[in-house]
Amino acid sequence: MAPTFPPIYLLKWNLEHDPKELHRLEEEIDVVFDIKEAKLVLGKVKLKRRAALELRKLGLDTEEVVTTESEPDTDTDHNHHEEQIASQIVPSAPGNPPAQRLAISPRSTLRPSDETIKVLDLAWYTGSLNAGKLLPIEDYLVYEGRIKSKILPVKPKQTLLPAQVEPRRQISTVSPTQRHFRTGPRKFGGNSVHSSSQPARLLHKTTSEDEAYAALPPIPKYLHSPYSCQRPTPLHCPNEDFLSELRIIKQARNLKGDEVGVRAYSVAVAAIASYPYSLTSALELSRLPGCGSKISKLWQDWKTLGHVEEADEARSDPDLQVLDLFWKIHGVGEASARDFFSKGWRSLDDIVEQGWDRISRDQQIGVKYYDEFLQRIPREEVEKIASVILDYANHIRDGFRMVICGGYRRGKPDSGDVDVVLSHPNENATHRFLVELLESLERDEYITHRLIVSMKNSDRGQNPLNWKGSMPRSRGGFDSLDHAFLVWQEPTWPSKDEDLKGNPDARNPNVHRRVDIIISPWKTAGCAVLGWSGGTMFERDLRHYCKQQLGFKFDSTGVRRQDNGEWVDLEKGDGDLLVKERRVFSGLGLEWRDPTERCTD
DNA sequence: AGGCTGTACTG
DNA sequence: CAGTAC
DNA sequence: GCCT
Repeated sequence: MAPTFPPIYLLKWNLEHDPKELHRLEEEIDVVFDIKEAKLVLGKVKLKRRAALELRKLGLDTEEVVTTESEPDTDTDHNHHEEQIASQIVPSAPGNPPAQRLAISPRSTLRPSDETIKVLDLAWYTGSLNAGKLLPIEDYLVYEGRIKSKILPVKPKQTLLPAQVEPRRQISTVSPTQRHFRTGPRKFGGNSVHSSSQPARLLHKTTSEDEAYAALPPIPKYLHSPYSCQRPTPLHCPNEDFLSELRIIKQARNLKGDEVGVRAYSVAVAAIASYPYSLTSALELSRLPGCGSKISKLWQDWKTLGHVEEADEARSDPDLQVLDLFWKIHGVGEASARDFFSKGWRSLDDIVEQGWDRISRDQQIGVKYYDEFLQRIPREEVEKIASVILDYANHIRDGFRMVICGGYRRGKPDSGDVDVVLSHPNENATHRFLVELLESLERDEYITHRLIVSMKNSDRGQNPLNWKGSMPRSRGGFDSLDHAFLVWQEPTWPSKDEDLKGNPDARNPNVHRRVDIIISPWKTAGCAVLGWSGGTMFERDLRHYCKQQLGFKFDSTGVRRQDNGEWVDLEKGDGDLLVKERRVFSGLGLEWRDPTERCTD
C-alpha cells in the first residue's frame, strides 16, 4: 500500500528540460503549488547551495541549519565541478541516479521545528514508494534551512514553458518533440514572403509552416535562456555578415538617441552571436530570444535582396557619418554629437577652431588623441602595459595579483583599451594603494592624463557590509581610490636619447592608450574580475539575472541582497583570482563560462 | 502597458 | 540635472 | 523592438 505523503513542493530545477516528466511527477506526488503549504520540498538537487538558491527564487531566504558537524559546506572546491554542470538551463544528464548519499549522521533528529524547511532528494520519494512506507528523511536530506525572511516573491520568471500549458497547441499535427521552445513560430513581418499575398490562413499552410518549424535544427539548450550570461558567445559565429548589418542599424539608433532600439538590437545580436549554425530561414531565426518579427524581416531582406535597407541608409547618410565621427570622441555621446552638429560643425577641425574652449576637458583630450584612441592595441602591448603596472604595484607592496580583463581576456586579437584588475590577499594592502601606484607611474611618465579617478567602491568595497544607510563618504578625500581611468604612453622609444640631444622637446612617438586600473579588495576580487571581463550584454544580463532570478544585486564590487543591501559572500576560501571568479559563477547558480565565451557586444 | 544594468563622476 | 563612461 |  502506498504510503501517505505529507504536502510536498516539487522544485522544478533540473526537471525543466523534461516537462513531461515534471508534469507526471506533479500529478503522481500530488504536489502543492504554494511552497508555504508544503511540509517538505523535493527536488533533483544534490547541493546545499543549489537548494538554497532555488528556495530564494521562491521568495524564501534561508540560512542553513547545521545538523552535523561533519558535512563540508558545498562550496569547497571539489564540488565545483558538479555545480558547474548543474546549471539552470543545462540540466545534468537525465536519469540522475538517486542518492549517492552524502554522509549525514542521523543525529539530526533535533528540532523539527516549523521554522525550518527541508529539501530532500527526489530519491526519497521513489524510495519510499518502493518500500511502501516513508523512509527516514535523514538519509536524503540535502539542505535544511531556517527562514530568515520572506523576500519579495521573486517572480518565478520561467524561461521554459510550464508543463501545465504544454498540451495547448496540439491543434497542430506535428509531433510535439520539436517544440520545447515556444508556443509556436512567431509571425514575422506583416509582409514577409510567407503571408503577404496569401488569401487566408489555410490549414495546409499552417501545417507546412509547422513542418518547416519541426524540420529545423533544434535550438541549443543554452539558447532557451534569455540571459546571455547563461550562453556561450564566442568571438566568431557563422552569421557574422548579418550581424554586421544589425550592428550598423544599432549604431544608427544609438546616434539618433533611440536607447530602446539600441537595447533591442543588442539583445538580438547577442542571441544570434551565440547561435552555432548558419541561419537558413527567418523562421529559424525567429526562435531565438530577442529576435521577433522585425529582426526576422531584416534577415529575410538580407537573404533575398542581398542587403538591408535601413543599414544602407545609415551607411550613406552623411549627417550620420558626422555624428558618428563626433560620437567616437572620448567624452562625446549622442547629445554632444548632436549639439556639435547643430552648431554647424562637421569635422574635428571645426571643433578645434570654433569650439575648443566650449568643450569639456575629457572631450579636449578625446579630440587631441582622436586617431590614437581609435587605434587597436595588439595583445603583446596589452601584456606589456599590464606587466608594467603589476611590477610597479609589487614594488610598492609585494604580493599583488592581477588579471588582464576586457576584450583581451575574451581573446580578441586587439583591444580598444587595457583593463586590469589588481588585488592582494591581504585586505589592508589595497587601502590607499591606488594613489601611490598612480604617483609612481606618473613619476616615471607612463601616465599622461587621469581621465577619471573614482573612490566609489572602496568606501563600501573595502568594507562591503552595511553599505546601505549611510557610509561615511571618504573623509579626507583621496585615500581610498579604487578605479583609475588613464591615458598611458610608453615613455621610452629606441632613438629617444639621440632625439633629445637634437631637440629637447622631441616628441614621444608612442601611441597614447586608454588604461583602466581597478583595485579590488580581495574578498570581492572574483566579482571584479567577472565584472570587468564580459561584453556589455553579458554584464547587463548578469545583473538582470541576479536581480530577477535571485533577488541579488551584482556589480564588480560584490553581490548584495536587493532588499537590505547585505553583502553576500560567494568567494570565501582559498584560491587565486580565477578560482574566486569561478566561485561567483557557481554561487550565482551559473554554469562556468570561459571569458572567450562572453563575447557579447 | 511598462520596462529595459546600474552608478559615479563632471560641469 | 543631464550627459558620459565603465 | 521584444518580453512579460
